[in-house]
Amino acid sequence: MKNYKRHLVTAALPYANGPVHIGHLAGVYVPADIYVRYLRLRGRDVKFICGSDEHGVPITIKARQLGITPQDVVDKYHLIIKDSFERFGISFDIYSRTSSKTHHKTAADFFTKLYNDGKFIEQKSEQYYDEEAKQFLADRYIVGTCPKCGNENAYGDQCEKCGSTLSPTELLNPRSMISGNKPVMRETSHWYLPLDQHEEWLRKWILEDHKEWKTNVYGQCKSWLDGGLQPRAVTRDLDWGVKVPLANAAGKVLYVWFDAPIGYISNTIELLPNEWEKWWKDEETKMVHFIGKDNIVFHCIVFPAMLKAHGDYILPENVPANEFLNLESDKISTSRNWAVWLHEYLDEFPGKEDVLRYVLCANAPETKDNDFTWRDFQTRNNSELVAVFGNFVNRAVVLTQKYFDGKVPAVNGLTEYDEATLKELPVLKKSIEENIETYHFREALKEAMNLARLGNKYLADTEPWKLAKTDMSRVATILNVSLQICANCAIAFEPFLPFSAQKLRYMLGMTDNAKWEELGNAAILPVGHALNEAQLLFDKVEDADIEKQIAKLQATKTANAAAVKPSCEPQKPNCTFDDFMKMDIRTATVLEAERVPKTDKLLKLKIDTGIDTRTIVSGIAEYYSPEDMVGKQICILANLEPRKIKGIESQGMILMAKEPGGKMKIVAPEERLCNGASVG
RNA sequence: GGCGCGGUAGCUCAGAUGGUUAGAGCGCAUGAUUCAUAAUCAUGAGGUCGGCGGUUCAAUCCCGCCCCGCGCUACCA
Repeated sequence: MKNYKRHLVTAALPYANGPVHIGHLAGVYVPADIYVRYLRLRGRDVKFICGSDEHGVPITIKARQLGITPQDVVDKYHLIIKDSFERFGISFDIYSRTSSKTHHKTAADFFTKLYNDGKFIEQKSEQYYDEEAKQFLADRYIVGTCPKCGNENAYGDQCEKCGSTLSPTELLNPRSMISGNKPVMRETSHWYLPLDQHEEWLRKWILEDHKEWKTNVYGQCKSWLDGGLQPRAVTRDLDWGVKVPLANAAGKVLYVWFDAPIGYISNTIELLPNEWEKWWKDEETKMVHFIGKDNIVFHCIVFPAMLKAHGDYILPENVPANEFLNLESDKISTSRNWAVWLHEYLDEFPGKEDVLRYVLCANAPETKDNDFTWRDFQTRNNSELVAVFGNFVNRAVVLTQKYFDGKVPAVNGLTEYDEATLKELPVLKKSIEENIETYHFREALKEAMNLARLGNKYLADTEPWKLAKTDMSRVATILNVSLQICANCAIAFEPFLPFSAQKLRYMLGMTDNAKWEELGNAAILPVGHALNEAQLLFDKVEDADIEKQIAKLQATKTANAAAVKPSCEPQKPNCTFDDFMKMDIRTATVLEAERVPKTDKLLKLKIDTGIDTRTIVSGIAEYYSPEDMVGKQICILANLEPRKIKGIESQGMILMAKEPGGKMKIVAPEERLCNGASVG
C-alpha cells in the first residue's frame, strides 16, 4: 500500500435547511471522526474538513415560507449544526460554510478555469419563466397538479403526496410559487459538464483501479457507468448561490451540486491559506470522502470529473459511503419530524455524548440499512458500556484504592497466565488498526471492547480480592496488570469515545496526550504512579429516560397521522358547458388486453368503441389484470389527442374513479349498453 | 420493468478465492463468584446460512429462476 505523507478527510457538507440528526451522524460524521482521531493519534498529518452547504432552491423556499431571507435561514441552521457538532466532539479542523467569501471566489474561479479551457458545453433549453417576477423558475418554484395522483400542490420535480419524480412540464395547471401566475416557456441557456466525455477514464479509475471500494459504492458506480453518463447542467436560473462569473450570465448561479463539493476546497483554503495546495494537488495526499449513500454518484463520478477537468487536482483514494439509519423501524424524515435531533439529544442527555457515539458506531449502517431503537440504545449502554467497560475500570481502580492507597503497585513476577493476557494487547491493537484503516469501524469498536472484556476475565480468573487475605505481593502484580489494561483502554477508546477516554486518562493520572504507539504496551503506568479518585465512566440509562423518548416519537406519529387524514380533493375551478361538451365520452367494450412488457402499471387494451376498434394504453395494471378486463364495458374519452406511451399509440383514455388513497375502479354504465353510446 | 446493494441464531451483525463441528455481541437457561453501577466469569440451548433448480467428488459461498427489504431509474392522459 502506498505510503502517504498526509491525509485529507472530508465529511459530507450538511445542508443548512435543518439541524443534524442521528442518521447523518451514523452515516457520516461518527465514522469520519473515528478515522480522523485515529490518524491523529498515530501522529499522521491530517486535516478534517467540513462546513454547511448553504445554497440551492430548498433553502430559498424555506425562507419564503418563513418570510425571511435565505441568509437568515442558513445563518440559523449553520449555527445550530456547527454548535451541535462541537458539543458532540466531532473534531473538524474547520467547519465553514459555502456562503463565505472564500468559497464564492473559489467556486467562481473553478468555473472560470473550466470555462476558459473549454470543458463545458453550452446548451439552450426551454424553461418556465414568471413574467411578473421576471425570472426563470426552478423546478421547486413551480407547483401544479400531479399528473399521477391528482395532488394539486405537487412541485416541479416531485410530488410529495405520491412520491413520484416529475419534471415541470408534466405538471397540469402549472403556476409560479412567486406570483401565482401561469408561467410561460422561454428559452434560456446553460453550461453543462459533459460527463459522457469522462466515461472512459472514470470506468478504468473506478472499475479497475478501485475494486477495493465498498460493494455498495462500487456497484452504484458501475450501474451509472454502464447506463451511460449524460451531460449535466452546472448552472441554474436563480438568485441564491455563487454567481456565474460571466458577462452574459446575469441571474444565473452555479448549480448547488457543482458548488457544494468545491466547498471542501474552499474550506481547506480558509484553514490553510498558504499551503492548501499541497493538500489538494500533491499525489502524496490521501483524500477520503465520508458520505451517505445518496451522495455516491456526486463524489465518485461528478466531483472527480470536475477535478479531472480542472487538471491540477488529485482524486479521492476512497469514498466509504454508508447506507441509511432508520428510527424505530421508520425512515428518518426531516419533514415528518421523524428523527432524533443531535442538538436535542445533547440537551436531553447531558454528559452522554459517548453513549450516542457508541451506539451509532456499534450499529452503524455499514453494509445495509439499520434500525436505531431507544431500547437498543438503553441495552447497549447498560449491558455493554456500563457492565463491561465502565465496570472493569471501576473494579481495577477501586481495588487499587482499597489495597494500595491508589498507587500503581509493583509487578512481582508474571505468571504464564499474566503473560498470555498481556500478549493479547498488541493483538487487539493490530486488529483495531486494520479494521479502522479498512473502514470497518463497527468491528474496530468491538475489538476495543474486547480489551475491557479481557480485563474482566482476568480479574475473575485471578480473584485478587481472595488473595488479599494471603498474598499481597501477588495482588500487586494482578492489579498492575489490570491497570495497564485500563491504560490501554484509555488509548484504544479515544477515537470512538473521546469524552470517556479523557475521563479515564484523568482517573489514571495520565496527563500527557494519548499516543497510539503506547497501545499494546504492558507498562504504560509506572510503578508508584498515583491514581485519582475513582469515578463512574458511564451511568445506567433508566427505563423512564427511554420511555420519555419513545413517548416523544409516539406523539410525532400521532400528530402526523392526524395531519394526513385522507380527504377528497377540493373542487376544481368552474368550467363552461361548452368546455364539457368538447369532450366526447363513449361507452366501449374491451376486446383484448395484455400487459405492456417492461412496465409495472400499463395495460394495452384493444377496444370496440362502436365507431371503430382502437388501442388504448392505460395505467391500471395494479388494479386490473388483463383477464379482468376482457369483455368489460367501460367509458372512454374518445377524442383525446392520441399519445405514444412506451412506443404504443394510445387513442383515448379510460374513465376511472380514484380514491385519495390511490385505489382506482372503472366507471361504467349500470347496465350494459351498446358501444358508442355518448356519455354526458 | 431495468440496474445496484442486502436477505446468515429470538435481536443486531461478522464470515468463507466452495472442503471435516458456520462465528460474535445482546437476550435466554444453568452453574460459579461477590472487588465492582445485581455489574462479572464459565457452560449450554438456539441456525436445512430467503426459496427452488443447476454446476461440482463437495455449495450457505459459483450459475439460473423466483420471493422479500432498501436505493437509483422507466412507464401512468
